[in-house]
Amino acid sequence: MKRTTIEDVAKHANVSKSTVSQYLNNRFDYMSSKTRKRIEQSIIELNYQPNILARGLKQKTSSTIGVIVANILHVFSTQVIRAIEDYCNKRDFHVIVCNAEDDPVKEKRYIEMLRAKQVDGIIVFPTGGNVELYKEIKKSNYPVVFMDRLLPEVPVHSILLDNELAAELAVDEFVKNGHRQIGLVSPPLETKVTPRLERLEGFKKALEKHHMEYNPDYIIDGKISSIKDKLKDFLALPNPPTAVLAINDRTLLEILKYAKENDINIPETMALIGIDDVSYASIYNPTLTTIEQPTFEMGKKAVQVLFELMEGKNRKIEPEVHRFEPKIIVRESSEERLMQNE
Amino acid sequence: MKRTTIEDVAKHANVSKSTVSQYLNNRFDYMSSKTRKRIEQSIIELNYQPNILARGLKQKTSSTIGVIVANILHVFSTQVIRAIEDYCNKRDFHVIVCNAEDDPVKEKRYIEMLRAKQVDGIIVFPTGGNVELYKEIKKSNYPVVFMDRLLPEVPVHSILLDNELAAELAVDEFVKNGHRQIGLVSPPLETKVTPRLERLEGFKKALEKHHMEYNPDYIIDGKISSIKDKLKDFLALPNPPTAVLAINDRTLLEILKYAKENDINIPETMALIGIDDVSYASIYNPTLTTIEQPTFEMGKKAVQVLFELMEGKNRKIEPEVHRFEPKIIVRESSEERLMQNE
DNA sequence: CTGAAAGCGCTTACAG
DNA sequence: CTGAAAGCGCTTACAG
Repeated sequence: MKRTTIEDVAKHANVSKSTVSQYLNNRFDYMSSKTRKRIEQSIIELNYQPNILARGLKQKTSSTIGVIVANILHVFSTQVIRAIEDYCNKRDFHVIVCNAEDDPVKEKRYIEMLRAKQVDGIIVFPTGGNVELYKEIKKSNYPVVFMDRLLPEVPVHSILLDNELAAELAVDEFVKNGHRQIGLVSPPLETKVTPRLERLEGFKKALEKHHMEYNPDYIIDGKISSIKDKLKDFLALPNPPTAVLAINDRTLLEILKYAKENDINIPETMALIGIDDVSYASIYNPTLTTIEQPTFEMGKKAVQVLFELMEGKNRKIEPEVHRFEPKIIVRESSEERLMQNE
Repeated sequence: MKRTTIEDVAKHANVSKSTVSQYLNNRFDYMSSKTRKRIEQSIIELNYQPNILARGLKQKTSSTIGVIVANILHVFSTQVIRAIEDYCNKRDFHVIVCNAEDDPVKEKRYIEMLRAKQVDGIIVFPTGGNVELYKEIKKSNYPVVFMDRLLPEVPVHSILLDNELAAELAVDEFVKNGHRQIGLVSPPLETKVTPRLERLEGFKKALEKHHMEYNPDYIIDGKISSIKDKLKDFLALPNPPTAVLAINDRTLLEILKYAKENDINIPETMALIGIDDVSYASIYNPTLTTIEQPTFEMGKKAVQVLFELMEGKNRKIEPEVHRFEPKIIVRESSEERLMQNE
């Protein structure tokens, strides 16, 4: 099945390839309406569709961008992808989605594949393992936007949550409700992933603001599979935390599993707030207080900035970190202590 | 920033473009190890990366496939995408992800864009609105695989859950636990989407198997936003259902919202099973009995079949419907009736 | 107003 | 064992 090409159309319409090309690119300035009609007709009759690859080869563009997410199974990634997709669709761009699984080797491969495929720009959740590569890319002026994470060594336009504020909102709410011993549960902190570090930092600052001491015993971090064990130790402390901040949806789920298995009362024994909105927040018993990220806005901003870079608009501008405000949705899991005594 | 091309490498290594191309395509049969080393060296020094678009133009392949999902926010879609991604990555293929939002117009645009971009094959969750288009595609022998949904008018290799079995498993479990009035909650049934129709069909057959009558009053279907209202009518029936099957994760969530807002006891007042595994199934109070789909296997099968089509292996074979078995995970929400009397 | 020619960066018979 | 030439399907000055 040979596909019909511009040449077929040209023959059919009795004009040259050039003229058909002019037509395709809407350069009607010097085209008689007769030829124009003939070409139009031929295209319909032959069901012609231009080969975008060939056009791209000549024009050095692929009308495609790449998105490399850390983990496509995270709801956050999905929502960001959707926002990017929407935006690109309106501009007749395509998006190639890559799932690096937080593996720098995969990340590198993807970047090379994407560039070999001449994508016009890349939005990436950087793993942190390819600093040199990103430095090169930046030097070559290739359009890149970072999502969710920073690489301190490589200043690039980045889209981030105001992570410190996210933690602060949670601590404020806990303090308001009478808590003085507040814990935090996180995936491994030594991986140096921006959101975790910044949320921890915001947590510390918020404690300070409320004149409370930071107690390392109240911090859990480790692989998801180890969290339940660590929670046990945590609650066996002589003076266990009465409130806990789950740094993301995955840790929140582990905490809830532990609570379920061990009949921990929420919020009586342990109040709870989770960063990331989860689908079940408003149906859980108790309903869950969460800190929401404006995921769609963040995704949209990322493509907007990328398109500006691709159009050469903001190349000169010093790369910025675009921060987005989280919002607390107060529900039952963070309710006031000792409610029953009121 | 001009990218380095095969010509640059050729000059640098003092050979012709042809020879470099031979090298790139691993045709070493007639190449002296000297030239081979020289080329190798030049490629490294110049940091050369072949332009895959140009290669594709010549070879008439793009090493890319397209995936058009009905809604990227569904967990099912995400997991399928991930499986496809994994598989493609191993074969140095890329995947362009498109989100049709169940809109036939968008779907059509995406298909045309993808073909214009010369993708080698497409996996699609068809909306049902582009029968003519798919007929044409099929006639042209272009590799396509349907996911999750069938188009009766267009036989194409399709990957589906055994939807009737999914409903049957749920009904069996309810019946085993003493229920005789079983309801079903679904998004709009008039949209003729395969999973809904087949699940309803399986539901009816299972009732029959157990010598129970099918009662249309026990069926809710409608827009997600209307489900809570309809549940109210439903439970106000003189003889309301004592057990309800949620046909997917979205309807399950609505049922749980309604139950929460109206203090409906699960499973005492209303037992519950949901098709689709949800993240919170094992932490909800009560834990939720669900019917799981083997999403990763299904995604993997879809790419495998697509690759076979692209390699021309199974073009002749009559298109098959590949069915996958769901699995019931029994938890608390479907527990036996009148437990408290035991 | 329209066409011939060159070129985008590759690959592939074919000649030598 | 290696190179010159043609061609993939477009676009774009440029000539007429």
